[in-house]
Amino acid sequence: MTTPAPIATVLLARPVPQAYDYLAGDADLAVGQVVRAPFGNSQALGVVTGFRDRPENPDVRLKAITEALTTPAVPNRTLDFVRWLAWYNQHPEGAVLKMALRGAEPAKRPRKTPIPEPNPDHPGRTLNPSQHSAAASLGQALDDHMFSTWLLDGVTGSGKTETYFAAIAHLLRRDPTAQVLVLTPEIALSGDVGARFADRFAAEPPLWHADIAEGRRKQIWQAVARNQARCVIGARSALFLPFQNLRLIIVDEEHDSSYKQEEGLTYHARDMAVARAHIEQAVCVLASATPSLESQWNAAASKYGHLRLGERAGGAQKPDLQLVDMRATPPDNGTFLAPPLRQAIAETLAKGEQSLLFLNRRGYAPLTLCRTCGHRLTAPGGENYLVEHKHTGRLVCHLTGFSMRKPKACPECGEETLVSVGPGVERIAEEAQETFPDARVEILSSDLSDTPKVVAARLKAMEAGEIDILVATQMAAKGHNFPNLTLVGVVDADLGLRGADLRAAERTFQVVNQVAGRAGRAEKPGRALIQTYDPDNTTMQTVIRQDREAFVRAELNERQALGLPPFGRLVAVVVSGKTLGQVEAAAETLARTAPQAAGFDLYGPAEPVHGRIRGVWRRRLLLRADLGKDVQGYLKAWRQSYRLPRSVTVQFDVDPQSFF
DNA sequence: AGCACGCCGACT
DNA sequence: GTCGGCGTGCTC
Repeated sequence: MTTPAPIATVLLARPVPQAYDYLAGDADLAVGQVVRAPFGNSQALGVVTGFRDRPENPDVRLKAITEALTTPAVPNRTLDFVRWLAWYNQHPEGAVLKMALRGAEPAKRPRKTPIPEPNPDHPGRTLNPSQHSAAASLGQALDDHMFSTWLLDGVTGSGKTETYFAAIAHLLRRDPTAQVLVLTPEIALSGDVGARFADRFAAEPPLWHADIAEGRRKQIWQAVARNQARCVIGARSALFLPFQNLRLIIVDEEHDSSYKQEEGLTYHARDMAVARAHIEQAVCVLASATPSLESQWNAAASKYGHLRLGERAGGAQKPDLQLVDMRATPPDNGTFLAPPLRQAIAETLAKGEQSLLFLNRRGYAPLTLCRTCGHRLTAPGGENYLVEHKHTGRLVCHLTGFSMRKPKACPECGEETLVSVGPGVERIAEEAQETFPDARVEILSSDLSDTPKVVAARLKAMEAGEIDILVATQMAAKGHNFPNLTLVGVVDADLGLRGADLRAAERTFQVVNQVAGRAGRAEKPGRALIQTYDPDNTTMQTVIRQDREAFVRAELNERQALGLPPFGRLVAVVVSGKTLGQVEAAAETLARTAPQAAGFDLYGPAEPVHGRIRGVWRRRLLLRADLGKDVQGYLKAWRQSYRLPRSVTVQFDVDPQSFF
């Protein structure tokens, strides 16, 4: 292969808006070739995107490409995906390319052990009829070699993983070059799926996530690009890998909010997975026990195929769900567990069975205030409350990581009258231990002090029945199996319903539903008690009835009336900077310069919930668009119509998940 | 993103 | 008189 023209256009892995021309020199170049090139006074990694005979700009003296890396070229479709994602989410192409080139540099020393080949004929579990029929539909879709998206919808324990493993096995048998990507929400879970994969296919799959070792990262990247890795299991960043022949993408737990990258390079990995499948003409499977409203809507509208798996395996019964009316039966002063829940825990203990108390709040107390002067303890350079962690004796800012020793006296008035307000998991554990002194009480939360090892050990102890009462945050909602767990108490079901979050109802429904699904997964019937101050709330009622259809119907109706997703599109615009005046002025400029166009509405500027973090001020605007409008075109026009000082930054978050 | 250039405040 | 703040522009 020889270079077809003297000048190569190179897209650099830098957040610059355009590609640059370079002299190709003697290097053997092709489109997609990874190169190193001088840029300013440093060297940058990039990819050749094209060739030309004359430079685009005749006034600049071109530099020569430093070297072509001995790494496989980035496939065309991977580059198409990079460009598409950049356009859709309004990011510079180079910033997205940077993601795709993480691991592209050749390894210093090559690995001795290659990535093992999965064996599709290694015996798997026998599928039941509904699993079999779902797997057959996916097999047919894979054979068709066309883009399609499927919602694989089945309660916990219904065998979603086995079903998509069967589809993977089918593909691996059929096409000796086909590649598969399994996306999972987080490292902990990818480990779990990884172990099951290794079991099923008798080969340890490569795991890809944000903090794998450099050498391993390079090995996986090279292997994927050379089609020597047939299946990769990874977190959202695995979407950018240079697959040669990607035929199938599985998005496990597709409803999980961690698929949305909220900071910096924002994108929704679930939606980008569908887009990548489209570009690759591949099959995309979205798997969940509690699918997102968007996916349910797409399935109902026949944009996605809908595969439903039957009831839970093993014939375990659904838990008995009850609301605890906190107004009718309030807890004692200074406590948070109402009498009905206390009684249920006592009964469960008496039977030698396990209880899980769910509260999605880390630490001991979310707020510390002074009873004398009313001062609330906040992080420096911000106004968010410090969360008390009793076991370390510190006050912690969960947004910035700032922490300090809890003072004895109020820093404002000097009186020793600081009180802890509201519960976190530590406080609930304390109350449970005081109420049931003989019970073995443990906490499960994603605390900074809890290493993954500690968490894994605690999960194991729970599974082995060595814990009587587990107090847990959202972590417990993930797919763990506790055979002796028969009672779930949701300490504050209203937590997700407060505030201005439009997705609060959906999240509350899902979390309560999932946590309640933990109870009684074995042969023993389970029950769930849900504490609420608002028992008549529509969401609470649908949760109690476990009536997902009714919930979805009610929620979709509401969204349709407001033109919200999936009946409209949203873009959150966040302005941030070090001085409040500049940030407010910039937000006003943005609002003033937003193009007037039919089918677009702009709200704000508004002060977000966390208006100042680490000394940086923030303001928000929200753009709403009717379906079918050219949102990216609108944003492009908007961005060209204002000029802002570089002391403020503007971030566009297309399809935001949270609205504050 | 880096980095260089350029125009206004407190120092030897 | 200079050292240095960061606000702005450029990088093929």
